[in-house]
Amino acid sequence: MTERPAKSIRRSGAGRSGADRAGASAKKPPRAGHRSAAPARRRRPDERPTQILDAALDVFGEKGLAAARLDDIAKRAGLAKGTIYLYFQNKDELFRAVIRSTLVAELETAETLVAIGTPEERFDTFIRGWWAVICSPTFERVHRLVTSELPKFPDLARFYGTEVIARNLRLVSGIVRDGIAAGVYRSTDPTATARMITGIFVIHGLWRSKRGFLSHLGIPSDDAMFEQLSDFLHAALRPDRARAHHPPALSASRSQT
Amino acid sequence: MTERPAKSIRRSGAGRSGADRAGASAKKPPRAGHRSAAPARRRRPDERPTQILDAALDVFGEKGLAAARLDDIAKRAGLAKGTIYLYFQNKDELFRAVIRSTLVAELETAETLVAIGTPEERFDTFIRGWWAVICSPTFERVHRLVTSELPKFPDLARFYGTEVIARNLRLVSGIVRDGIAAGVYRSTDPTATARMITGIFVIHGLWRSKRGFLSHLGIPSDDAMFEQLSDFLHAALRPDRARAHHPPALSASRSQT
DNA sequence: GATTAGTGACTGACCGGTCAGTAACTCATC
DNA sequence: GATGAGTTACTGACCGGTCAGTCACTAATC
Repeated sequence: MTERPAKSIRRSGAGRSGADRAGASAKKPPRAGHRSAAPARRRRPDERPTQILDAALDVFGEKGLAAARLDDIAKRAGLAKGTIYLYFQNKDELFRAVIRSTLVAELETAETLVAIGTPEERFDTFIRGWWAVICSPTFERVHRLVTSELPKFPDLARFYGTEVIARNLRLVSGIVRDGIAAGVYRSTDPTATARMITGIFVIHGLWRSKRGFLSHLGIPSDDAMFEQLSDFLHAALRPDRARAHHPPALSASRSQT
Repeated sequence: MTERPAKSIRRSGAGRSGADRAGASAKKPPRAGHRSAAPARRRRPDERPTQILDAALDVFGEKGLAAARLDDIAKRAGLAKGTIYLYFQNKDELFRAVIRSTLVAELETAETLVAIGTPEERFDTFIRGWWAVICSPTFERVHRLVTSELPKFPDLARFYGTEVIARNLRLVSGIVRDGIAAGVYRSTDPTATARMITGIFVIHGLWRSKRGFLSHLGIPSDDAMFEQLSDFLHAALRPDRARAHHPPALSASRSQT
């Protein structure tokens, strides 16, 4: 009936309830001895943020944004709910911080991949490194979170798209372009090809999950899957005719794992 | 403090609140004239289920399961909340019904693909048909819903995995196997190859979204993307050397769009 | 003693689910 | 063709459990 105010989380909102209750001070009697037997609390203000972020990633990952309770996150971090609010403005901001911090970690991993060498070596190093990222326990959780909360956090989605997906696209298309120029890869649109390569990695990362759609079918081992992936991509990239400018050294790098 | 009872939806629960309040009858006075000026309600019991399912898909698709309010779904369907409960047991069941009904529709579309012809013709018909499914407006929404609610609805996830993903895997691997036997495709593990092909389609379906990760980068047209996809897959499948058992007719079917 | 870190009971908005009540329709009877 | 009793479809106020966010207070540290 009455207009509902701006919303926050929950179904999608809970209104900043007591935000304006200001003079509530005298309402309740001071509760006596509210802490019974806590195990000698330590004060570690600089450890708190990561502590909270770790716990939050766990709980968000398990339940999703809406179903995750701040009480649970606090408990998992070994803190009280109020403490979270000393370090993060609200649940939304905490969620953003979780995603950002995780992605930064991933980006740093990815950063180690900027290899030098022939296009084929770089490609090989790249797919190997990225496969490792994708097999990491956080990847699936974060990706699912970002995907499912996408409508509610367009800024995060943009961030993820730009900093993770698009960054990879750029990197891969560069390698492919060089490979084409060197004649070791067939001539294609490097951007489109990068989309194929990136996409195929991401989807297999999602399908890896022990709890995913395909968990009741056989899940191939990560190594076997990588072998197949690598083979498929090399086949898709190899030049149209066997005799290219340079001898195709693909089979060597392909079988080396 | 007190034990929390079994939960339903919401964050993840709301308890069947009034389930046992039984004798509440006399509590409130019968509200007078509770309907002010409704536009002559019509009774169409057989239209209700689809009406509700349509509205529910919209709202779930926009907000996700937890954030979708039954009041919103009811309003969008032009009904009162209570009416939903005449046709569906609760929010969970409504969600299940939405996913099932959508997937059934998708499966029927996919059904039309069981083509006959050479492996290459079948492959071509298949990817073209499936691309159409993937470009349909519901695909992304349903996929996102299933993905994000996966931990809460393992049965649905299984259903989706078996009936949509695995079904496709089987279909594709069959085609690939035949193609290998006929010598038009290079020799690979058909199952793994089917995973690659299926996966690459799914991921591009997800990346198509106007509101997705990549929406701020250029989104290629569906036709252009399909062209690239098709080219990439044909390249990955073509035999290792140009002269195979049969002449590779791939380029013909590839350029026909 | 002053300052800063941390706590958790409490508040209030929220929304799934219920059900007494009302409107629309049906059909037997006049 | 009208009356009204019976049936079914639908409504929406209400209930009660839930949890984000607050703040008066306590504990550690300076």
